[in-house]
Amino acid sequence: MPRHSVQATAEADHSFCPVYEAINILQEKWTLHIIRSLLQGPRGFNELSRAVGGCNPATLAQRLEKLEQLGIISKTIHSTMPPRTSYALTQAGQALQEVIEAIDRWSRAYLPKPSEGLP
Amino acid sequence: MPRHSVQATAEADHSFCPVYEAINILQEKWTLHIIRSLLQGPRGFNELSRAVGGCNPATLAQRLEKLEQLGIISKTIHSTMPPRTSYALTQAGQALQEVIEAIDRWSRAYLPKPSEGLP
DNA sequence: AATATCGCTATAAAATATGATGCGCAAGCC
DNA sequence: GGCTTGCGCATCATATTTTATAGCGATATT
Repeated sequence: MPRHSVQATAEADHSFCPVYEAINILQEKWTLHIIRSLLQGPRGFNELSRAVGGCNPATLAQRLEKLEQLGIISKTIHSTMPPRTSYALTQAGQALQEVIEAIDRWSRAYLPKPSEGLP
Repeated sequence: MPRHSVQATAEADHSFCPVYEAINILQEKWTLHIIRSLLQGPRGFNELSRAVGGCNPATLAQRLEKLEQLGIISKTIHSTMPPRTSYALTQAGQALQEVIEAIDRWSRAYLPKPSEGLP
């Protein structure tokens, strides 16, 4: 039996497939950007917002909440009244670095550069 | 002809970052599912639709067109009038297997099981 | 001949993302 | 003291996506 081969039968066999689930999580808009930013260290809300570049607060808040529920990031409140928070990756979140790195390698190898790219 | 451009209207330094681009491509809904299905071999439109599970034809067609433009998949038309087509991964597409495998490993290691999962 | 399948497109509605604005409050500065 | 800035979001109206549903021409199956 191959140790890690991506396997799924052809016809809708999504009874429970971890990969399928994972893809559903990671494909949500901004999620991967958020994780990539947090791989460089914990950040506050607005800081994160600037780092991911262009995500509006509502969406960002929603993503962060969901990722927290999933145990991928953790939220730490440092002070209640001058609201100071920081978001960081949990162990599960850190593990996603492999995914980001795979994307990184792929992008450098196969992504058309803008200079010679599309019309 | 839908021309999709990523918004780089950020204060952040996303001048041109391949990873950022790649994430923007891969995070579109169904894209990773499509690629994962095609990793098992070429498929026709409806076949793919069933394999992906739940993507409607309009979205699927749009994704496929975009992925073709990006050089990730290739479309082969076998006969014009009883329309018979098949979609397959190009070399760039095949290379995404690494990404899928990374997601696969991560999901098995860190994804909460459904028995103890969501409300 | 009736029906099913194939690869898609058209249409409208539903879901989601977005931008703008604003809140309370601490800290910096003048 | 008064003024502004920045923080972490909530709210709301609007843009953008995604979805459901229906359907086409044409062969294949019953």
